[in-house]
Amino acid sequence: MVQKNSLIVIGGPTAVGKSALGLELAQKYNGEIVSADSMQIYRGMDIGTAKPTIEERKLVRHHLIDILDVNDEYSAEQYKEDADKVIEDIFNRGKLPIVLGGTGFYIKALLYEHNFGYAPKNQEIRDKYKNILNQYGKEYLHDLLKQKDYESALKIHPNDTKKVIRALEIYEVSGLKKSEIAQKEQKKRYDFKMYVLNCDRNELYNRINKRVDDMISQGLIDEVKSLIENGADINSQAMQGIGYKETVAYLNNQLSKDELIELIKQRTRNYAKRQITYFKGIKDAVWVDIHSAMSDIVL
RNA sequence: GCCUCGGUAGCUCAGUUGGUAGAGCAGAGGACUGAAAAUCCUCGUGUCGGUGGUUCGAUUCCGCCCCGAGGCA
Repeated sequence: MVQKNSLIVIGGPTAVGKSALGLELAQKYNGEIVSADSMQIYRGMDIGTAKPTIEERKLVRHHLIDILDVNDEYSAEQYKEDADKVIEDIFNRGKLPIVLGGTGFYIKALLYEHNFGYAPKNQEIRDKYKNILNQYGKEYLHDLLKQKDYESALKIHPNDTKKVIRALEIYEVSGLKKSEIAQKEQKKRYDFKMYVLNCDRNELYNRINKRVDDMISQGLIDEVKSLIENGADINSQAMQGIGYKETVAYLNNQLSKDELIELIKQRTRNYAKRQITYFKGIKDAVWVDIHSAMSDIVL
């Protein structure tokens, strides 16, 4: 039996069957779901994110779904803060919080100390370095980081300009080096039990392929159309989600429908693999096969 | 039936003025500390369609055959 104030955390690649399992667990153990999904958090993005249905959400209370407008920005840090509040509330009502989702970074940010706080995002600084990047190139940008934070520069590949810029931003915003403020030991912020759901790779890919076919027949294309009609910015964070940016390309006649479907399947498979790699890095997690999860997870 | 162009990695193709070959994609592995469904790194031997010939040596040149696309009858 888990202690009071202890969390259950469920991770795993897309389409492996996390949601269904979460529903079962929540009903069995008097729990509520705290979503850890960077896309289900947006309103209006339902089909493409395989969001739990209204019926499912009536059955079990879900949190951190539909809390943002498509054009809103969000971050791991904000997720941590929002999830903290929700979890406290669930504890106060005597229920079990089940953190469930595929966004490993959010889960990690919630579970372990990170010191994000020293350097909030600063768009001006990002733009400045983006301009430098465009004018002088990746190597130059990376050299800048070498001068300011040599340790971080060694760790970040020059091609990964997004991370190079973030490290530069941290230095400029806080005057501190990313390599110095980063927690070396992963200190837990909660008492928790974490499980990563997985299954045979071929089976996972078959599930993904089928899910994408289902999304198309459920009206993904219309969903994207209506998001755009309602003012969604194509360049927003949310619209970079898999299935969304590709559908935008399709609506601009850059892809045939068959190509669209294949591309979404492809990208989703690639993504699932990245998720698996990420979860492997969370050392406290216990890996469980989806077919035996309900009996393997005993609280 | 004749002519032309193809047949090279799972896919799309490049290449070898004859010394057994390489890109993209796929796939696999990895990184990730306020964008994370994002961003980035590493990994390429395959009867070079088959078969005979020329040659020290053929995937590369020549003959024949098979398959595909197109053209002419």
